[in-house]
Amino acid sequence: MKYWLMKTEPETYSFDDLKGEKNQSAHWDGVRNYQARNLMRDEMKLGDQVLFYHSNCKIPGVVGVAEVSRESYPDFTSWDKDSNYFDPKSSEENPRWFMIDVKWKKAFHRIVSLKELRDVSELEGMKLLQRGQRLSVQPVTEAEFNTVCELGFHDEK
DNA sequence: GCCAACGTTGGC
DNA sequence: GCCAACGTTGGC
Repeated sequence: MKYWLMKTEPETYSFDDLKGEKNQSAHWDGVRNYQARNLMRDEMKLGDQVLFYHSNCKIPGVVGVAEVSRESYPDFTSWDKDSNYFDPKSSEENPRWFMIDVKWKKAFHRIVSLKELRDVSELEGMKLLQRGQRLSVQPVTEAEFNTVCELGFHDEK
């Protein structure tokens, strides 16, 4: 099993939004970055665990755990002319973009903020914390995943 | 809202 | 294939 971190802007789509979906599961459309696409298309497998990260908000940080509930398939918003994510170079015959489904699993007891993550020495190597790191889908190690979860399920800071 | 750090695009 | 210009991300 592999471990991932996925970013989203809560004003656009939040962890609670995911929880409110039918089956608490949703397709992760709109990723238009080749590195992130390749990870989703080639690496993310059913049951992989996902740290759910809220970005571009008051307190950026990890808010809970989700898991991969469907493996890679074409992102159909890429050939929908009315979609914000429309890409004229993508078609049904030759899709350029791919997505997966994620399923809500468990909310942390408290948000584990970016600020707090930076203070944990075990997490120094975490991709999220590297300078200039902007990938919206990124791998995390099992140790990093477990460390973040321990923080999130621990009521006190 | 600012802006640093990226990724992408397109002329050459 | 280089690289300047432009667009985007995302913390602050």
